Amino acid sequence: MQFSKSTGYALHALIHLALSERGHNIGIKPLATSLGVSESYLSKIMSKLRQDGIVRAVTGASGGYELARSADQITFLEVIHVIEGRQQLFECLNGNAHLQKEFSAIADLSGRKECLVQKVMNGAELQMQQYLQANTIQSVIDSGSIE
Amino acid sequence: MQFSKSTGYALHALIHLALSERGHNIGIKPLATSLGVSESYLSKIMSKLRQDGIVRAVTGASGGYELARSADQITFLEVIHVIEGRQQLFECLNGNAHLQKEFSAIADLSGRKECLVQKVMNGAELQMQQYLQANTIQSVIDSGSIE
DNA sequence: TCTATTGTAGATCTCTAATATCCATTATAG
DNA sequence: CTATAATGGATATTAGAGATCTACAATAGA
Ligand code: SF4
Ligand code: SF4
Repeated sequence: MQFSKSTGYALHALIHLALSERGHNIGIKPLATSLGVSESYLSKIMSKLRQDGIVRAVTGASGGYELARSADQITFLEVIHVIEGRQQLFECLNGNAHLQKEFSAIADLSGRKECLVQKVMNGAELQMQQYLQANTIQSVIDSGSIE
Repeated sequence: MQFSKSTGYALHALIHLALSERGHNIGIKPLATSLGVSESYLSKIMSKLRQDGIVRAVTGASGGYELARSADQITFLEVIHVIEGRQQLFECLNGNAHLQKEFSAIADLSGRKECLVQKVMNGAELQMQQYLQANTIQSVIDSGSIE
């Protein structure tokens, strides 16, 4: 289990945009060159970020990308969600439909909708998400502001 | 990004073993049937758990698996590490060898070995790991003891 | 208006890791 | 001995990530 390379590229591209002057578009070419990735591939990633309202894109001559909001309004969690999707890290094996009596005590206890295995795994994910939500693109620019 | 199905099977198999009487081996057949997975596949997973000292295996007639330690000594984190491997969730894009001046402020500041992007991503992973370390197979059996 | 520039979207290809199965071998209880 | 059961290696299958190409749409500036 690892974060995809796309997530890494997205985060780095956003930092790049955040470090440039405001109101100044950066094209896919310098961005791709700087990150060491192809323009075609990075443009897919940037499109996703645009569709989710994280960056603005301007087509045509002297176009390019810029942040759609200030860097401190873009959390790591949101970027990761856009690129990786929003499914849970842990997927229940049988959709909570337990037939085995051994597991019924764990899964169905007092009609809970989340079994104890899921409670642990989802709890762990939540811990990570809270941290990722507390840190923004601005956090890595102001070296002091990492939570 | 998701936990592999193997990790789910491993956790569920361990809970199964923990719920059975002590000193009583459980074979791969009932285990696989109960989890709804093939014997061949599950046996690979069990072998990994054995190599890491989480379960004991007995070959031959009336053999099978049992926990190698008490259930409260088997953390979620350890099981996940055995099955998923121990690489970090976030992999640095260029092995910290930065040429682009825009990133040098973030990556190389005061000769740190971990850049600020990595600091956030690894920090997030650590949050999750601490939670997974605090919860054991016993936690899901004693419904009250989830951290 | 014309043209060069630049992002968009769809199709498609490759590559890797996860998933899954099969079989020959080893070990052990009875 | 023999039936049983785990092991390790080889191998097949699949899904998703990674990557590229091309036709198209939009825009700035000549
Ligand atoms: S024990 Fe929980 S996570 Fe596992 S299959 Fe049942 S409901 Fe799903
Ligand atoms: S900014 Fe940090 S994570 Fe990104 S490539 Fe540089 S050293 Fe690696």
